[in-house]
Amino acid sequence: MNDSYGGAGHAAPRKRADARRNERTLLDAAAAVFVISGVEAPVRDIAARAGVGVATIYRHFPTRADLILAVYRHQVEACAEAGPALLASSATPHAALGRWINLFVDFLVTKHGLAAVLQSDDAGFDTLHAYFIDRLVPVCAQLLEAAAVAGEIRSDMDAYELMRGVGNLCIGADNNPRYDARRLVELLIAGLRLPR
Amino acid sequence: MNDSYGGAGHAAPRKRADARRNERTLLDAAAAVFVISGVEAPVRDIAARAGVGVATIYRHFPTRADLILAVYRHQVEACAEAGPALLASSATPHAALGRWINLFVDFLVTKHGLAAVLQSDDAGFDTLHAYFIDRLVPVCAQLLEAAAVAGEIRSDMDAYELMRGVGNLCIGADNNPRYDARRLVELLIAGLRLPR
DNA sequence: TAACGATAGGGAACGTTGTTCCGTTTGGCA
DNA sequence: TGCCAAACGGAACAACGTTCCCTATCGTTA
Repeated sequence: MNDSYGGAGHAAPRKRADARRNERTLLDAAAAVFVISGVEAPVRDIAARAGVGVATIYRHFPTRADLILAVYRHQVEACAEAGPALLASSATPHAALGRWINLFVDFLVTKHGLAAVLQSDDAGFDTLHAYFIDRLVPVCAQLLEAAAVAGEIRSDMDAYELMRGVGNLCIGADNNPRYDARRLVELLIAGLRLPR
Repeated sequence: MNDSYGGAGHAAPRKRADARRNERTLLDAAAAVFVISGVEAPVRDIAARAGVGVATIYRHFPTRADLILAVYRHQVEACAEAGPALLASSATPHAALGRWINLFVDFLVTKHGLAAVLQSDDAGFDTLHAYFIDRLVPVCAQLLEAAAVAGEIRSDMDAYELMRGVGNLCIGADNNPRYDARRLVELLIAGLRLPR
């Protein structure tokens, strides 16, 4: 995408000062509104909070999904990078897998409604969906592979399928004392173990 | 609700002939549209298919969710009734639980988008949500209890939580060759087993 | 410093949803 | 046959994501 973060892209045209200011304002406003009302909050609310018109949002972020993506990109990135680190620092690959999945679950559960939007088959969320898949599935695959090679888990588990299942289990987990996604995800990971 | 099925309710006022005809027509049209476009199909599409105005739908079904419920009520009922039957006919309670969950998963997966709508926190779907919970959770609880008493599974699993988790895993499972909800649900149920 | 043109902004407007309103039609009964 | 409550159809409303178009502003250049 548009870097403007000092990246050595194709001579990034350098945006105007007010444009950059608004982009930052919008990201902050969106983050604040998402915390209060969830990621499904109306675009108008975010625009109002930022003190700009709705068109301004669309000039910076082609679609609602791109705004959501921009808000959470850093955290997704951090999660992706934590994978290899955990693999190196954990006692066993299976332990690393468990911890990494926990990281992912914690991330999803604390973002009201993000898990739901992530699995939505609405075409508007395709880019969001694709980013999560592209960034996290390979990491998960690496962890699964390591645990399988170590003989700790079955080797026929597809990383995409697992990520998708974990994401699904996180839907509706916020503010619901009767539903603990973490417990169910643990059960799922437990079901992966090979009988010793 | 409005019975009109010969129930001995509070002297059901007996609807007009065209009203009864339209109700049946609407149920058929809705079922057909749901198969083609999923349960999230616009109300207008259903009305058009039935050859009636949209208001006619709302006169028979207070909200979209009630229509969905009416279309699938028989199947949910059948699923609920299958619980005790399976418990009586299966070799072990755990086997009965597994088969019953499979029934539920098959039902959800074959109804495009029903699982998603079921977990939606949209207030409009509260009655639909409540019906599924009220009708199926007790059945699931009975199966869980029996399996726990038989020492086959851990005894700290809440039926609501399990149903919810299974429902979640079924989201987006239709038409996606990369995601097999049945496999993941099996993993989840496997994770429930007590080490022998 | 003043003026100009490309860049960016604001809010009304559009298309799509679920739901409601209201004037019209029609089934069942006297 | 004529009446009227019950039922109907479709326009109307509110909320959403997204787009359009006219105006305001930034940054440059004279």
